[in-house]
Amino acid sequence: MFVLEPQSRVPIYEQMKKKITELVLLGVLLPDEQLPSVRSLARKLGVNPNTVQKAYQELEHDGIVYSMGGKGSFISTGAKNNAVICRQTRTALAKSLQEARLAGLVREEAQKLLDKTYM
Amino acid sequence: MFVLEPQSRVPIYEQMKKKITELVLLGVLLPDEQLPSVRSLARKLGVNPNTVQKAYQELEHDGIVYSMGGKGSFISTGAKNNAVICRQTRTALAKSLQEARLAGLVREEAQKLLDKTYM
DNA sequence: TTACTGTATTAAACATATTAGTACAGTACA
DNA sequence: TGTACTGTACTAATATGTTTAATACAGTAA
Repeated sequence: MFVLEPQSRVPIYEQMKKKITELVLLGVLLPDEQLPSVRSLARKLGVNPNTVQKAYQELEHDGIVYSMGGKGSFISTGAKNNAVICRQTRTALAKSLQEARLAGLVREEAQKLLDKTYM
Repeated sequence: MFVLEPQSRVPIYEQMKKKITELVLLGVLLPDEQLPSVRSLARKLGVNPNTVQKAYQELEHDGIVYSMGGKGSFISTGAKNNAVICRQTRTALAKSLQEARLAGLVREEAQKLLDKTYM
C-alpha cells in the first residue's frame, strides 16, 4: 500500500495520514472503498495497531475516512474535495511562497517552478 | 529579539534557528553583527543555555553564524545569500506546489497566490 | 584579577510516540 | 450458536528526543 520511514522525525501516524490522503487525492482510493483493518495494516507495516488506529481516527476527524464499528473503515464520500485539505495546502503554499521570496527567490524563478508544476 | 512558542511541536532550538535566519534575510541582523551571548539570550528567553548553544552551533554549521571562543557569535558575511537556505526554500516551494496541485488547486489559483506574494 | 565569551560533558527531567497487552461490543457467516 | 473478524478503549511499559541542570575549561577584554 505504501512505505514508511521509521527513522523520520515525523511520527508514523502522521506519515500514514499523509500517505492515505495522497492515495485519495490520486484517485487510487475511492469513496466508500474499504481500508485495511487496523490490525491487518499494522501487521503489514510492522507497527502497532494503536498507531494505525490513531491515524484512522484523525483521518476520520478530518473527514477523509469514516469507520463503522465491527464492519471496517472506509473512504468518505467527499474525501477528494475535502475542505480541510484544500485549506491546509493553500495556506501552506502561500506560506512557502512568502518564505521563498524572503530568501531571495526572484519572481521569475518562482514562476518557472509554477509552470513546471502545471506543465 | 523574538518570541518562542513553547507548546509548539517544533523544538525550541529549531524555532530559534528559523527566527534568526528570518532576521538575517530581512536585513535586521547584518554581517559581522554580534548576536546576544549564549547565556544572555537564554536568560532573556527563559530557556536553557544549552538550547541556545545548540541553535547557534547548527546555524554555524549552516554558514549563517560564526563563533569565536571568548569573543562571541556573529552573523556570517554571506549569510543573506546563503546557499543552504536558497536550496531549502526552493525545494520546499516546489514540493508545496506539487501538493497543492495534487489537492486540486487549479493553476489560476496558484498564479493568484504567486502574484499576491510578488505584488 | 574579574567578568565576560564559547565550548564540552554528564546526568536528570520531561514530553511524546510507540509498543504491548487486554478487554468489550458490533458484524458477518457458516 | 459459535467463530472470526471489525472498531474502540484503556493502562502500563518502553523508546526517543528535547530540555534542563550543574559543572568545568579555555580564550578575551578591561
